[in-house]
Amino acid sequence: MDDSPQWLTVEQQRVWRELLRLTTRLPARLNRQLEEDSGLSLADVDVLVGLTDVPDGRARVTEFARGLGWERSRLSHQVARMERAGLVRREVCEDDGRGSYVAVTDAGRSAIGSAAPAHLALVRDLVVDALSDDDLGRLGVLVGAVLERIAASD
Amino acid sequence: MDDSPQWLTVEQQRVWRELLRLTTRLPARLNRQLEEDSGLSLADVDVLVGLTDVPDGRARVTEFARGLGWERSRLSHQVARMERAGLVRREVCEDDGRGSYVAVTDAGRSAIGSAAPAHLALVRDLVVDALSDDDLGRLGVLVGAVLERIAASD
DNA sequence: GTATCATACGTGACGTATCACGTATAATGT
DNA sequence: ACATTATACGTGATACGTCACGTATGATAC
Repeated sequence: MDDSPQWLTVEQQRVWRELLRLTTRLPARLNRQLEEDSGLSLADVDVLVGLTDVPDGRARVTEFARGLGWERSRLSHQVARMERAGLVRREVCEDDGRGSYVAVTDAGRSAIGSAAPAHLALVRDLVVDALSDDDLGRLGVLVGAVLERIAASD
Repeated sequence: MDDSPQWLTVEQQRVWRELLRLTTRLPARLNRQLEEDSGLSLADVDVLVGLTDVPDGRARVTEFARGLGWERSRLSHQVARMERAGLVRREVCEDDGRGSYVAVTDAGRSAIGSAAPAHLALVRDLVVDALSDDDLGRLGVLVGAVLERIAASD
C-alpha cells in the first residue's frame, strides 16, 4: 500500500487548481498588456531583458536557453520570430563552428526600453505589491521547492 | 513620482523569474508523464475530471469553462480535439437552442480512470509532498492573492 | 409581431512550447 | 589520420491558448 496513489484532499485540490490557473492566467495577462502597449510578447521581453543584461549584448543559444529556463528549441523558434521582427540577430561563433550567438539589435534595445516601464509596473501590481516582503520571499521559497522537485523528476 | 515604474530588487526579480519558470515547467512535466502513460494531455485530464465530477457527466460549455477558469474558446477548441479522440461528445441543449452540452463518453471515463492514479501520484510528488501542510496552505493563500490581482486588473 | 440587444458558442488565424529529428562541427580514442 | 562519440542548434509537426469574428438563438422593448 506504500505506493498506492491517493486522491487529493479538498484543500490540496484547491491549491493544485489555483496553481494550474496561475500557469495560464498570469502569462496571458502580461501578454495582453504587452501586446497593447508595445507589440511585444512576454517571451520577447524575457529574451531582450536577458540579452541587455550581458556585457556585449549577445549570448550562445544553448547557454542562454539554460539561463532562461527554456527548452533549446523554444529559444530557437523564438529567436527566429524575433529576428524577423528585427529585435535580435544571429551571429556566427568564431571559436565554435557548431553554434551561434543571439545578439540584441538597436531596435531591440529600443523596444525593450520602451516596453519595460509599463510591463514592470504590471508585474509589481500583480505580484510584488500583492504580497508583503515576507510573503513574497516565502512564495519564492515555496515555488523554489516545487521547481526543485520538477528538476529532480526529469 | 507616485506612478513612476520602479525596477525590481534582486530578490523581487528572483521570485518573479521563478514564477515565470513554473508556468512552463510544471505543465510541461505533467504533460510529458501523461503523454507517456496514457496519451492524454493535462488539458484533457482537467476536462475529464471536471465532467466526471458532475451528476450526469455533462455540462454547458460557458459555465464549464468558467468553472475550469478557462477562456471559452480554449474549451471549444479542446472539446473539438477531445471529440475527435472520442473522449467527449457534444449534445444539443433542449432548453436553449443557442448552446450545447459537453458530455464525457465511456471511453473518456475509462481513459481518465486509467490515467488518474499515475497523474495524481506525480502531482503529489511535485507539489503536495514538496511542502508541509502549512506551507501548502500558505502557497494557496499567496497564489490566491496574485489571482485576485489578475482578476481585478482585467 | 418586429426590431434591437444580449447571450451561447464555434471557428480561423496566429503565436507559442514541446518533442523528434537531422545536420554540422568539435572532441576523443585508437 | 580516421572513426566514433558528443555537442550545438535549427526546423518541422503538432497540440495548445488567446483574440477577433461571426452565426444562431433568446430576451427585451416598443
